Amino acid sequence: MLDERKAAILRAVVEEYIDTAQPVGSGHVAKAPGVDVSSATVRNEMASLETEGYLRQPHTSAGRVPTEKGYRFFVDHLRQPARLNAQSAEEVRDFFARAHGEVEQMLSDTGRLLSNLTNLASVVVAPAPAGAVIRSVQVVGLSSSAGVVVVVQSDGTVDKHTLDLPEGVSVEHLAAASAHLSLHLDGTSRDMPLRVLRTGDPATDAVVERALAALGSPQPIDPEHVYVGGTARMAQAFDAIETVREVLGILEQQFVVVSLLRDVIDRGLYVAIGTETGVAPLAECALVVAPYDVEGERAGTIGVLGPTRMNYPQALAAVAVVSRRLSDRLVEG
Amino acid sequence: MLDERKAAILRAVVEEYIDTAQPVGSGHVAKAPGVDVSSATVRNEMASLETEGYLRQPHTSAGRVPTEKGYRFFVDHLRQPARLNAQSAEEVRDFFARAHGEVEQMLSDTGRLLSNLTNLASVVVAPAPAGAVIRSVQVVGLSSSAGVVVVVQSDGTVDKHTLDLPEGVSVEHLAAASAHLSLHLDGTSRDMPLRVLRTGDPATDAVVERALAALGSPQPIDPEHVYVGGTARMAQAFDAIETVREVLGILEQQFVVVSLLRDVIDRGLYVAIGTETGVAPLAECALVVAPYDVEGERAGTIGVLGPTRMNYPQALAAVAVVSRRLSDRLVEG
DNA sequence: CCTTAGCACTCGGTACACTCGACTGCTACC
DNA sequence: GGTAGCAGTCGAGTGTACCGAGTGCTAAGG
Repeated sequence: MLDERKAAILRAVVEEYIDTAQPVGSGHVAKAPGVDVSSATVRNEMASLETEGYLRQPHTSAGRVPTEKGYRFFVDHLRQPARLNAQSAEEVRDFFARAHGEVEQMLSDTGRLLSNLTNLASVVVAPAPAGAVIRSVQVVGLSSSAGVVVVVQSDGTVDKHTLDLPEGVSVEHLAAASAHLSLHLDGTSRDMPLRVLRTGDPATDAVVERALAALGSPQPIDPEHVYVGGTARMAQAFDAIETVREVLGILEQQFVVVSLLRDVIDRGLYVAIGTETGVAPLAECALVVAPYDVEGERAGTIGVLGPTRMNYPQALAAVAVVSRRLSDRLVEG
Repeated sequence: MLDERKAAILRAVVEEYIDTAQPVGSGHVAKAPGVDVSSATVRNEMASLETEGYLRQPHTSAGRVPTEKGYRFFVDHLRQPARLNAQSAEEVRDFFARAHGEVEQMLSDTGRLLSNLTNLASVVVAPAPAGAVIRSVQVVGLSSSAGVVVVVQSDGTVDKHTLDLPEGVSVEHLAAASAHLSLHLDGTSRDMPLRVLRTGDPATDAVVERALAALGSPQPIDPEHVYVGGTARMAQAFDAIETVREVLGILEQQFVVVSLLRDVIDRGLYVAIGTETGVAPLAECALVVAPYDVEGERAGTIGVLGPTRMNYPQALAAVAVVSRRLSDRLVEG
């Protein structure tokens, strides 16, 4: 554990480095509020912080830069629990006052909001359908041979799958199949294999069978939706183009993003710094995430992604506030 | 119009510049196949090409670089209509052999395919719902006070909107409302304001009314889906981080992307170079786009976006082939 | 004993001079 | 008209000197 003075010095280094992106020297730290000792003393302490692994020197005769461990200490020992500034708070209030429409649209807009607030890339994972239960199944014909089966689930999501229709089905057969499927699948979960008794009418049964096949088959990848935004803003924060490229590559792999955010869902507000993310190309990045609730249940995750020298207090405040407001908003439905 | 020799020289310059990203000098051009004159003659011709606006010199004593006009001439006078190389052709064949599932999924995957083939960013605009016609409307209750109205359209797309249900509606009322809406809206277009006669039953009418309100209201932005991919690959092609940032910014504005690609829908395979795109931040970019058909109708657009010094023959071939195969694929449904 | 002032030292970044090489434009010759 | 050759231009790369920010250490002071 660090004593109060070392902590203050470390804090000053992190804050200045976040601000300037330049290695910070003892002189600047000595001038920082909360550090009331001379630069010489600061130098001694910084040397000590370096051997303890909180700071690092890019080269002799340069200032110090925080290490992962340094950032970690910084976020773990923030003084106040992080508040949004007035203007941002206003923006959030505005957003949720005007927010309307479908959940999907809202999540996507929420990502935009987060990016605006933090100038970082935003990531929003839509609620997993787990727990949702079928409310209605309907088979609709589009042409003589093609149709769609539409499933409405209790959480308001709608799932659709195309299917080939048997030769010469009538509208009545489709209606009968829809009614039959709705009746027998109501209340069951999509996670389970779906099975239904026969109706007795062969033409209707043919439709039912094909509808079930269409519903059953395609679950190869997690169909969870991920909304990524603000990549342009993020690109600004890095100066090495190579880094930008790598991060974009990661963000394009939905699978990686989902598993990254999903691990964290029951940790509450959480920060992953550099290698803590477990993804090598994100070594120079940090991730601030928080779950949001739907109807009181942990549902999805929102977060921001940026360089390790991001403005943590701001990012934490933004993510925390937005996830809370989003949860409130989604409870009313 | 350029004579044959100038055209050959211009072609050589463009090809080498695309390859090396370095200004190309008369010596290299003289060595190029198809140019059988000395470097001195090339120099004379290049000077002439410069005054005519096809080439430009970054500074005295440097090689030449193509201007927009130069690229334009190059793509307008490609020798053969551009063929994919064997490996890429294989990849495309593979993709469409394995392609399956919903249209949305397929469009998104198609973007990935285009990026793989060209190493550029891909843009796919989903079919506009124009022309699609309502096939089925269904109101489903989720809780005592909330529900969704689901619209299935003739092109297989499904639209959903949440609504508040009046107090104390029964399942029967919902079913009656669904049947009534389906019956009276079948065949009408979503572009029109939707109106329906009363059923006579007040409870059912209340549901019908709310469903119509839910369907009518939210069309603030074009709900056309845009799939953007391969941004990481694109980032590699530019060396100025500022450019990457600007292009990412554009790609994040769905509205801009859609209007960019939509203008072009009835032009067939098309290339927009630099300022031809009409979007200032894309001055250093070029766009290769082609429409694709669904059921023989121009529906959406696919394209790739990259630096003006992209590999045009490759990009044209990829976009052309993929749009054709995609059209074929979507005709069967 | 901890803090601090002072000093010698290190080293990255900038400025400058210089060279090298890849070009060009021009001229004279075939 | 095409070409060889030459003088000239200018960016990129290199070596040197210098400046300044910053360090570590030491010795003096509270």
